[in-house]
Amino acid sequence: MQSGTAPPSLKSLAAALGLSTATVSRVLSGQGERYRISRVTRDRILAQAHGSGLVVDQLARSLRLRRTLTLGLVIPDISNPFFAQLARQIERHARHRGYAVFIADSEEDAAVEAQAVTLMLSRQVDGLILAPVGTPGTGAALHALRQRPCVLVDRLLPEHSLPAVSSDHRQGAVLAVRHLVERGHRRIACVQGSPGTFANDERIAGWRSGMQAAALACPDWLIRGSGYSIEAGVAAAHELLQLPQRPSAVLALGNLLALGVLRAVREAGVLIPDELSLVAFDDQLWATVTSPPLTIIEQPIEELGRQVLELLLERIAGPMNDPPERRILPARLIERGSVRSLAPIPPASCNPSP
Amino acid sequence: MQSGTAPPSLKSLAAALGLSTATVSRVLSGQGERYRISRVTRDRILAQAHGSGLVVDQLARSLRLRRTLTLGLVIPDISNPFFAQLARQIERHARHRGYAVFIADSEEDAAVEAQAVTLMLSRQVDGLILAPVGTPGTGAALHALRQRPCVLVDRLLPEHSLPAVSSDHRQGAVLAVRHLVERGHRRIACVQGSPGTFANDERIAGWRSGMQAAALACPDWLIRGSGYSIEAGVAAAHELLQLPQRPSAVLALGNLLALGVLRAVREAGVLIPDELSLVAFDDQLWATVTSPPLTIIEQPIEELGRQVLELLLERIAGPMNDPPERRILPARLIERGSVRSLAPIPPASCNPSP
DNA sequence: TTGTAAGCGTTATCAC
DNA sequence: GTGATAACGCTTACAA
Repeated sequence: MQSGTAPPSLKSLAAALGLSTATVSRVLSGQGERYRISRVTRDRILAQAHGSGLVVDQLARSLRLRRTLTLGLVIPDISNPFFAQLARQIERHARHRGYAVFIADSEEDAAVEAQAVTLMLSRQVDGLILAPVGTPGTGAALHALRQRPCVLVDRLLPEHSLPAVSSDHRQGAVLAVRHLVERGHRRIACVQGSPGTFANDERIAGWRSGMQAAALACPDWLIRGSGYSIEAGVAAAHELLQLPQRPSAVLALGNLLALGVLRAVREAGVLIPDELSLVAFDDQLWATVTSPPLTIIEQPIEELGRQVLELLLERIAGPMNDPPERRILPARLIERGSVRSLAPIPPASCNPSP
Repeated sequence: MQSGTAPPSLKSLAAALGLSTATVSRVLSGQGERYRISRVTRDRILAQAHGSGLVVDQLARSLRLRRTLTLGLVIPDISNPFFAQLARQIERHARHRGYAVFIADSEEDAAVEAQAVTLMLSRQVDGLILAPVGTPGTGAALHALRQRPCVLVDRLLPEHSLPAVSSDHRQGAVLAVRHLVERGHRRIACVQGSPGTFANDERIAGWRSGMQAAALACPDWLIRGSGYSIEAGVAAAHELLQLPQRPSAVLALGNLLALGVLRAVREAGVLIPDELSLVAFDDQLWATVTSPPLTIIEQPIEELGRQVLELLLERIAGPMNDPPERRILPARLIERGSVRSLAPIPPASCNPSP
């Protein structure tokens, strides 16, 4: 047995220095002052620790402390740019606070989601951030979610009453509709994502509300699509283009759906914005280089990330019992080139006064 | 003291059943057969476990087993679609094999990267997947990387001789140049990412090799840009457009750079492909809806993810000493609409036979 | 100012 | 077939 190559550990370090593990632990965990460890031993320990490249085992530490400094993040699709950007913000803030973060992709599948949550819970994460699949009746994760602090993001779960952060999907849709109405559009269609899902339904509600505010009809046949994929967007757009009463504008409720609409429109030889106007949810880097550049509803992703982490850390620190807080952040419209003005400024000049 | 609400644990379950923790552990870890636990106790334990929703504490388990079933993934920018898609694949495969994965965004910063690696190492990950920042001389993570299995992806570190998986950046660039040359282009410029970085330099090397194969000059002034951001792409493209000897084609070495080129070209009122041809690295969902759709070099992201995980699990299972394996996967060119043919098919029809 | 020892929740070794 | 019990590497009363 070669004893020279013991894996660096607090214990081995103590042995090498002829000190007790207690003393070493106290210094390494920054409690040297509190325990009045002498300057010299403190320095000896620190020097040796750096020299040997010692990294204290957080596993053992966590077991003892009942706290892992670890968070879990479960999102429906990492490769969706919206969620990718969100994940980036969350991880960055978490790292700055000393937390490591587990990530999982639920693939928009409630079973996978439940499995991922369990996996993280078993690793004793201190808290969980969840952008739930959220198809109704998906309470599989329910039992688990009560055990540890958990904050929802983007999509709320009406049934669960958990704290949550999301952008104001409804107001965003209202903004879009108003923008279109002001430019003379009357028949405004929706290409939706997953019906039954919080964000989607809120956006639909916003569309309804915006239409009604303009005294416009909002029949169900103006709503098409199901699922947040490009293909779904293509299909929905094709349906809309073939309508006898073709809409003059389309509101796409997701960035992938917008891509689908663009693709369908190109296939059909329809021109944007000349023959069809388009407003889409979620700003993307590519939204300025499509032709035309897309007018979009932007969600404050950075702020969403910041606040959801803040809220989670609050829940971890404080009591979990207080009424679940919900933070709704405003969306805003960014005007680019995909909307045509049908009714130009009231043609006063063409209307000779009597 | 209320003893009724003990947190569900292997121990509490054993107590409730009047069994020893040993027995319960054996059953719960699937070793019931091996230890010849009787059918009845086995069933009793399983039933109780499911009933109480017990999730065994992987923390304690890992401490004992010296194995966490946890991996670490460090990438330079989660919101870059290439890395987002890669992360998705890796996480998915890891999950299927029972591994949880830590993610971190190194922000293209070697110090952040080192910090993230340490964070994960301290959590005793079984292995690490790293897309290193890779600016030369970035050996900060070095000491750590020898301690645990680690596989590089996308960018190799010549200095470190670690196992790695990446696409064939060089061959991809050769493909692009050949495609352009075949269509009559002679002055082909490069908009590069971070010089000194593996992927970037390989692509530049491929460009050189392709140019030389066609007996074309490849002066340094045809290479512009530094950094993988859109802004860098815009700046580089502007420089190229103002050149007295303006190139007829541009090779963008990253998807964000391609966006930058598109933006710059639009600002300058230059038409693609009529006045400038463009080939870009990395396929993206939006690459078909730009105008024109982009001709691109596609990396096999799914396969990269699959193989890097496979390689890592091999290293975890087997000995770490064998020579570090490197897998280089071929890239391919997808032709769309951003390249113009300068030399049309030999005009035989206009060339009346004698 | 430092050491001793119990314990975090699990698994493996040895008994019976 | 099952149960004691000693680790795993760390923290923290309690002693000294």
